[in-house]
Amino acid sequence: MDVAMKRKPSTEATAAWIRLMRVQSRVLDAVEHELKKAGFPPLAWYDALFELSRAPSGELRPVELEKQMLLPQYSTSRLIDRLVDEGLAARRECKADKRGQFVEITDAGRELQKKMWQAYSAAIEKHVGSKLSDGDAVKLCGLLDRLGCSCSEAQPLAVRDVASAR
Amino acid sequence: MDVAMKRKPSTEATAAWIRLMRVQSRVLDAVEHELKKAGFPPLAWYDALFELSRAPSGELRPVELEKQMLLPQYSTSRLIDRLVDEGLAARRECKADKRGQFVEITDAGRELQKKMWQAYSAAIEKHVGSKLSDGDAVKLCGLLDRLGCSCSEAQPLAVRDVASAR
DNA sequence: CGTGATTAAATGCAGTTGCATGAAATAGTC
DNA sequence: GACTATTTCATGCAACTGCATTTAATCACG
Repeated sequence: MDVAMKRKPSTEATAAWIRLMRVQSRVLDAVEHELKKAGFPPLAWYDALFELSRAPSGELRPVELEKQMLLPQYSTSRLIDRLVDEGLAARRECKADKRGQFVEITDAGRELQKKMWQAYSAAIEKHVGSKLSDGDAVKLCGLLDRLGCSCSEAQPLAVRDVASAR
Repeated sequence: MDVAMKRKPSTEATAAWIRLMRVQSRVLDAVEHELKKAGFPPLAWYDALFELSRAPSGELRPVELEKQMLLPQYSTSRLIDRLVDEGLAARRECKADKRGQFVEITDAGRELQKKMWQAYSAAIEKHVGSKLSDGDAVKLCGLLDRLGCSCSEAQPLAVRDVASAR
């Protein structure tokens, strides 16, 4: 390991880092707050329900969910617990691999997902859409994507996801 | 409230939202992980120490720290607890307003802040700087700033902060 | 096949967060 | 000046997170 690897970032890069952290935090807080105000569960629940709902036959292995959502394993496991407790998903045995299981979204789960999207999409429009032209949104996507894959990659899908199911 | 307020976001805006959430999460995870690997406390500690260190005479009211850091009040209160426990900061009485107090950074605190910046800046360079030209970093800042002030504003300082004290 | 490494998922525990509330000082108002 | 509202900070409690470990099943391969 070369000592020179530890180069200092430029002022511009540092400024971008700070913006990324602060703006994300504010926008996320704002959106989460609106969802909560409307009586909905946290965004993570939506994300999970969304991933399940668009999966073939509405079910996914926990491992897959985990990868889609960038969550640690234990975190996914407990999120599923909660969804199951609330009747939004069900655990199903996996015959092919008995260590594993399938998580299947229920009708109630699908319904909640759709309802949440009403409030969620309105919040996105309010806190992102209304502040940026479509062209600028595309530029922003492009710049962010370049930062994306410092670690693992995952979902190269997200773009068209948006276009379709939501 | 017009019902039409609940307009749907464009595909582009939604894509930007998703990127913002995912990329920030990954980059933050990566940077936090490097700091932890190097045996340092969480980033929030750095931020607090940094804010304190650049404040006049190295002290700040908890309320001010709270605003700078976009943290809830109780969270700041407990963060200060921990800094004090570790001898990185000290609580001092505020004679002008006896409800309040001052939090003052200690020498150990200043030292840790500087040491952390070594690792922190290297991580920023690795996960942000090296992926973006300075020009692109500036563009990214500009786009993010437009999303910034959906709620409260706060630190219009951050830009020059970066240039100076760090 | 048998043995060791790997993968899927759950869980105990300690530490942290969020929420609501409390306690203490100050500000505003009549 | 007494009364209420507000501001500043702390804290009890329940929920949540991270970490390390456990359990169970599959895989790799000699």
